Amino acid sequence: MADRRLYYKLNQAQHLLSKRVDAELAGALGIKTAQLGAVFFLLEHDGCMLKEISAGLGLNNSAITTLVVRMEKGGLLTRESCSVDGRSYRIHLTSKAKAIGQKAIPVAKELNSMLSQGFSDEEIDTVIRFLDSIISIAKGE
Amino acid sequence: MADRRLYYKLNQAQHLLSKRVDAELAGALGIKTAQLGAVFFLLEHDGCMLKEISAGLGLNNSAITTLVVRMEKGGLLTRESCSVDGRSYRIHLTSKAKAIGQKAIPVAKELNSMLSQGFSDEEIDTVIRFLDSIISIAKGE
DNA sequence: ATATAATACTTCACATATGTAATATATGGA
DNA sequence: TCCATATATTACATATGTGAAGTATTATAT
Repeated sequence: MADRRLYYKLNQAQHLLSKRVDAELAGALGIKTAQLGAVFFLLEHDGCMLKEISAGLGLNNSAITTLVVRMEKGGLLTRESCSVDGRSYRIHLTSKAKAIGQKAIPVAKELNSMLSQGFSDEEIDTVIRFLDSIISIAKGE
Repeated sequence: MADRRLYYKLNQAQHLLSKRVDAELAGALGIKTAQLGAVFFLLEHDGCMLKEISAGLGLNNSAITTLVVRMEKGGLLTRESCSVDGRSYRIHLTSKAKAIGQKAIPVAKELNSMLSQGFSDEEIDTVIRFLDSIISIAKGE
């Protein structure tokens, strides 16, 4: 059996692709993959806490803290202390961020169909199943 | 057609997997994916220049500069000024790094076969072809 | 021979992650 | 009420990457 080097190629593909996509997103939307991921998540979870973002994006808490700080500086979100739980904050997207999110939807769709070029629907299903399998393996069997 | 979100899942899979693999590699080998990638490259390109490592790993020169500095500090490589070209250095792995590289080969093999679990050879071929396609798209069509 | 361009690498400011430790707040008993 | 514990967030050191700008060094084209 040929050496498949799945791990290497997965890393390589992700790294090279997001380098390129980030450059385009920065031009088109002003933010890149990491912050756009948070915007997409927050579009569906307005008013959530930091730990919910961590769980949703698969990042650890300290990563989210710094991400939120950068996004707050960038005028993409606000946070207000939670009146119920003094430990928490409630995160809300600004209208600027919501506009970016709306603008990004077709961009993402186009990107995904570009990546599918040259593959049948069944093949893409296989790829998706593979990625899902990796995600669940990585999350701990 | 269902929303495939290839880009999102590729990022997610890579991120979560390498987070977990890095933790295991750090314990088993003392280095993580990034430096191990450089070790593997250097096992086959002893005495190469920094720019060759950049090209081989798909990173830019400044990333390689700092990576090489960290690896030199970690006793994994040495660099000597090139007698022919005063701008260049020749990079050599230390015996410590070579030993790590040898030890890593079966680890990588096992990792890759673990990732293939649940998929036929044909399906893995499709996945590999997909990743290769992304890599070449990202490298600029 | 010398001005100019290309190359190889470094440095800087920053974005993005990790893990650990510290701090703040809540909550459920004694 | 007060403490132990759990939970939430922050702070810090570090690893890893980017792009832009800078510094030598080498190559090239008058």
